[in-house]
Parts: sequence; C-alpha cells; structure tokens
Amino acid sequence: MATFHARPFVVETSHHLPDPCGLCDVRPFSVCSAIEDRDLPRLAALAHPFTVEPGRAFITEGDPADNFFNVTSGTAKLFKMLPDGRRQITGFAGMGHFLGLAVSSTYAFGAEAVDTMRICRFSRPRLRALIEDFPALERRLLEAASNELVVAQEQMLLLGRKTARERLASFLIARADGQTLGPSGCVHIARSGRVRLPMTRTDIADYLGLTIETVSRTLTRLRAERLIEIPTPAEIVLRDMPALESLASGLN
Amino acid sequence: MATFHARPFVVETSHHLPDPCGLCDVRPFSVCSAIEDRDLPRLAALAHPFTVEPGRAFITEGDPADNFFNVTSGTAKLFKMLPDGRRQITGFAGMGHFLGLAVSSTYAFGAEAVDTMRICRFSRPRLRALIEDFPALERRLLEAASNELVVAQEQMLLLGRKTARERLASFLIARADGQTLGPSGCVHIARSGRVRLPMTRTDIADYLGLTIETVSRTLTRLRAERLIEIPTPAEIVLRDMPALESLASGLN
DNA sequence: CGTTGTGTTGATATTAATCAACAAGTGTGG
DNA sequence: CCACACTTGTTGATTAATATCAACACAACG
Repeated sequence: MATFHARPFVVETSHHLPDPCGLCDVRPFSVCSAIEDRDLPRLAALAHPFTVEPGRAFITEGDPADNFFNVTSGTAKLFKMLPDGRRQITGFAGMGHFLGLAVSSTYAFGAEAVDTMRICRFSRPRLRALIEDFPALERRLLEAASNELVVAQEQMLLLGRKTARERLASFLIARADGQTLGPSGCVHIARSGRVRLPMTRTDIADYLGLTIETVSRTLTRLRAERLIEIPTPAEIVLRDMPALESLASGLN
Repeated sequence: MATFHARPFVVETSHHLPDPCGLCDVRPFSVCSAIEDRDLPRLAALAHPFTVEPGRAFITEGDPADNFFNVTSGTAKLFKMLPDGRRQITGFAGMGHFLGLAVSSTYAFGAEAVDTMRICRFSRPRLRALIEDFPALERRLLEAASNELVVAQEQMLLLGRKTARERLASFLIARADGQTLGPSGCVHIARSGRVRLPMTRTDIADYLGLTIETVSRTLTRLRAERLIEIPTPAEIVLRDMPALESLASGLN
C-alpha cells in the first residue's frame, strides 16, 4: 500500500466547520488547523468563489497569470498542449488543490472542469500580502508544492517507463487510493475497490500518454483476466488488488 | 526563446562573495539577497558540506529522509526505479538546487553525482527551526518548488506526447538554455550554440524515456540533417536553432 | 596489448498508434 | 413514440515507431 507522507492528515471541510465565505462551500484554503477559525472571515473576504460547469475551461495556457486558485469541490483536468493538438493531462486537481502558484507571468498549463466545480480565486499580485497576513499559508503551500512534485515524479516514471497495462493499473490504484491529486497533503483516504471515473476515455488516454483505443483495449483485457469489472464505462471495480498492485509497480 | 519566469534573477556564488561556511564553495543557500551577509555564518554553521565523486549515489530511494540538501556545484541525476531495473531520470539538479523537501518519511527518488559535486546537507528535523530563523528561506523554497513543478509538467508533455526526435530537440535546447534544473529560480542564462553533455547516453535515454540506441540513432539523424554537429559524444553544437526549436515545440 | 566501458549501426521483433467499422447511449424534433 | 444525428466507447486490421538483440568501433586504462 503506497503512502508517501510521513504524517497523513485530513483537510477540513465545511462538512464539520462553518462556511467561512458565506459564498464558498468549504474553507477557501485547505490549511488544516493552521489558520484559526476567527481569522477565516478576513481570509474569506479575499477569496472570490465561483462555479465552473463541466467541460468549461477556467485557466488558459499562456494567458497572463493574474490569479491563483483553490479548488473547493469537483475535479479539474490540468493539461499542456502541442500546436498540432496533441495534449498531455498533467494531473487532476480535486478539493483543496492549489493552482497557479509558479512565479511566472503566464500560466504554464490550461485547466478545465471535469465535473461541476467550486473554486476560490485570489489575486496573484496580492498573494504576497496575503501570505504576510497568514504565515501559516506559506508553509501549507510549500508542503503542497513539495508533495505535488513527488506525484509528478511518479507520473514521469509512468510515462517514461511503464507499459500500457502498468499505466492503467497504476491509474486505477491511484484513483482507488484517492490519490487523484485531491488535497495535496491529504492521502490515505480509505481505499475502495470501486473506482469512479468522472473523466472520459480521451482524458484517461491523455493523462497516461496513450490513445483512447489502447485504453479501451487494455481495460477490456484486464477484465478478461478477471483483474477488474466494468459495470459502466465510468465505474470500475478492482477485483484482484494484489495483482493490480504488482502490475502497477512493474512486476510481472 | 522560452522563458517561464516573471523576474529572472541570478544566484549569488562565492565568485563574488566570501565563503560563508569556510568549508563550502558557495553560499549554502541560494537565496538571492534574501539572507543578509551578516546572517551567513549562523546559517553556515548548520550546513554540513561534503563532496561526492562522479557516479556515487548520495540519496537512496526509499531510505529514511533524514536530510535535505542544497547543491553548491556539479550536477546530480535524480531518478526513480522499477523493481526489474527500468529507470526514469526525473531531472538533473545543478547549482542551487534543493533536494528532499517533500513531507515524507522516506526519499521518493535516488540521486547520484554526474560529475564531482559539492553539496550542503541540512538536518530535516531541524528544518522547521531553520525556517523560523530564516523566514526568507521559506519563500525561496516555495518559489523553487513551484518552478520545478512547471519543469516537471513540461517533462510530462515530453514523455507522454513527443516523438524521439522532438524529445532530443527539446533536451538539447533546454541544455543550451541552461535550463538543466540549475538554480530553480535562475533562468535565462545566455543561450549558447554549444551544449556540454556531462551525462552518458544511458542517462539521456533514461531521462527522455527512450533506449540508448534510439538516442544514438536520433542524434545521428539530426546530424545528417545538418541540425547539429557532434564533435565529441559529450559535446553537441546546435547548428540550426530555429529548426530545432520548431521540432522541440512539436511543429513539423 | 588485451580488457572494459561507451557509443554507433544493423536486423528483427513488439508495442502501441492509426485507420476503420460498429455498438450503445443521449438528446432532438417530427 | 420513433427516426435521426451525435457522442462515447469498443473492437478489428494494419502500420509505424521504438525496443530488442547483436555486432562492431573506439578510447581509456591497467
């Protein structure tokens, strides 16, 4: 069971905390208990929450990077494009995820909602002042960025060295682990044998560096071998977790 | 000319500053002018500088992550392995690069010196205190991590979607730009037409997700097409930069 | 002067991409 | 309610890119 955090912790949500924004479904920042409840209204005043419908883009690669974002619900796909249309999805950003941190005048990637999302927007120029005001934030951001880096390196291993079967197995297990790039510090949500896939086959292919045909065929083959079941295209049951894990880690 | 930083800046070295450690060749931290010169001795006391010979590993994937590191000279390769020996080099770390930041009990990658290196080692348990003492450090680390993330995403695009030719062209241009993962905040070193390759073909292959044979053949072909010259295996001259750039960006 | 490590080149195999057809589901309008 | 288009996913046949297997060239080194 892969776990890459020393001290797993859970991001607090409005499920058990008062909504600080009054507009936003969850805390605008996933800072664990680093920010005191009494500070939340002040923070919330700086957050500009908004909704994004499925399929709608909210960050365009190459546009001026004026804002940074915190996902409060739903899932986004992050991607980079080549001029001829080839696309690489670099990750899926879920609740608690930060976007647009890099010191750069333009966004290095695009972002599009997979399902309905709630997002808090913050002014990049004011980010510095925001951090001065909430020192705990900087620590949180550093942790998030460091952990994302680990995930990115794992994905490089997948893209550079794993076979199609291994990629799909890795993908399914990561989804089962809730490691979909949810709150970056938040890992080890109980593993489930049932994986929901809100994204299309095209998205999965662009994430794994494959074609949709190869994704489809590989899933079919994994089903034939009784490693998974596919009740609906958007839902997959992991039947033989040990086999999938050894596949994902490059054995066999 | 690709540049992804809003405000390029240069890491200061002992070339024009006194050696703070007395042991270490350059400032133990690449913090620009964030840390005052008078604070350097205090910082240097916490740095444990050491030398690593070429080919020697100084971080082992999976080992307890007790230290974090700052490269002061030389180049390291960072990599992840699969049990059967497949290897993915996730990056090359040069002067100013930070290693081992992620909140995790074990290192998620291995690191090995490409050429002779000088490295400062810092105790991870004391990192928190160190940051309290040098608040500028946290900002610097966040910037470095954010920018590395951008580089990592670019590499995912390369590994997932580019052809062998495009990968080599991207690699050569990045090296020419000095974007080899030197000081993460430090980009835009003057581009040279002459690229030094301190690493072996095996390293290049493992970095680009190819085999050594494909790397060799592709370089030979680029030479036949007059895009590059190969005076020695470790040195490549970029003859047709526009063509290489359009190749690297996925045109043609 | 052989040995070893590194890089190149050639012949062949294999994986995944491409091209193509079809099936299933969804929504629309008649 | 049912044609109809349209989207998404699956499956089959073939191709193309890269990996694999193998031989050889060359330099560094003992």
